[in-house]
Amino acid sequence: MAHDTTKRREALRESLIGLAEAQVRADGLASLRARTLAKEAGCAVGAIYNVFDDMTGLTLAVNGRTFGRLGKHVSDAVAKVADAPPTERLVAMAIAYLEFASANPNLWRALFDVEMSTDRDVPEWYMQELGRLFAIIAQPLSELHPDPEPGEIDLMTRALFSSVHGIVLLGLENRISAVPRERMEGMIEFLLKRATAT
Amino acid sequence: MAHDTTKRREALRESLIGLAEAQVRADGLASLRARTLAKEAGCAVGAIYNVFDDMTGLTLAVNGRTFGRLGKHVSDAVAKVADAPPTERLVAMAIAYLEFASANPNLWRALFDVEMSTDRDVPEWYMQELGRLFAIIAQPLSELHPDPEPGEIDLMTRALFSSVHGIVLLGLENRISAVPRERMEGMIEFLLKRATAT
DNA sequence: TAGTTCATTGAACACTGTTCAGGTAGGGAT
DNA sequence: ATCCCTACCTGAACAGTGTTCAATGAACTA
Repeated sequence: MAHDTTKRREALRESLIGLAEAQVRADGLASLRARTLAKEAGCAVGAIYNVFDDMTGLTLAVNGRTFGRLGKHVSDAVAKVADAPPTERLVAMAIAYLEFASANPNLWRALFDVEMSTDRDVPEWYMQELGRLFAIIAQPLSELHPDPEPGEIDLMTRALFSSVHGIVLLGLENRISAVPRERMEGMIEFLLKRATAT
Repeated sequence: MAHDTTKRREALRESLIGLAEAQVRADGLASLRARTLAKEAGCAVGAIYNVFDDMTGLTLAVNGRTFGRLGKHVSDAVAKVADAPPTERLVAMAIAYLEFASANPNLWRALFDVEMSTDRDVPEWYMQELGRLFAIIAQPLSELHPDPEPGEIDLMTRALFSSVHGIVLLGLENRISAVPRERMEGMIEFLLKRATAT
């Protein structure tokens, strides 16, 4: 029956995503193997391709989950200080971003390491999720600048997100120069307070 | 003769680096193939391994050249405005960094995409070159803060470099959201002026 | 029960980076 | 001139990878 097949496939799909996620979390995106995954899931290698276009498709599915959790983590953090001044809310968000990346380094890196260079389009949920994240950041900025020039808020949003991302990225890259956690928080606070000072 | 062999190897080494660099520049690090490279160099695949430990070693050699050119580009840029105020010099450096990354996206990305996770140590020249870059950045910052607390200059240096790096990284990542060049310069100027305002 | 449809399988394919037994070339001794 | 010996270079072979598709088998229909 068609419906039964659909359900079984959906179950396999979820199973594969979960197993792949565990693998990426433990040993990084580069350690993901089609054969190993199939063995763990108790299916044939070919079955993966009945459910995903290719391994990149599977990786995108894992990233979808990660992105969701990241968004929730940041949202929750800012919700806890909803009544604080805008700058403090920005700092809370950035620290939450650092926390998530630090707690899930391999999953977080996979968000950016997946290769989408070839024909494949960026998934729609990717842009949506990113838009949601940017909207959260833009809110405090709008409060700080009630009468912005056109595009100013968007520019600041991107600039601040990119900056915090850069600090987290190079900070966690221990091969270049391991930076202690509290110093990273210090950098982020310093930067955001300066950048948003009136 | 031993000397002759050494010279031939050195020539092959240089040739391989040059060819690999051209390949990375044109199509990115991921497009580098041992067999293709050997064919282009007119040698056997095994010959590559007489000269480099492995393909990562070759990539590191390419990155060494790139890093050198990047450093020179940034140094030259700041030298041209040596008499300008510290903040302007910082902006000039950051814009130069953006220029280089924008003009050599694939070579620039290769600097960070090479996988060094496994045993291999970070080459000594890597840390040296990075230290040199940081020193150039630290100079204007020291002028802005004549009496810094211990480690303050270092913290700011890392924070500002990481921030600019993040802006350039995500800005050039057109798959996420292509940002026009002049807006990226705007972001960098905005950020550095705010961060270094007295 | 026989026939038809269609999802699943896993061996085979094309492609990696890397190795190492063997052929080759060149200098020195007899 | 001949032989040897050393050291270098070669490229077929190896151990992997992601991906495909003819063949299997199960399930549903008449």
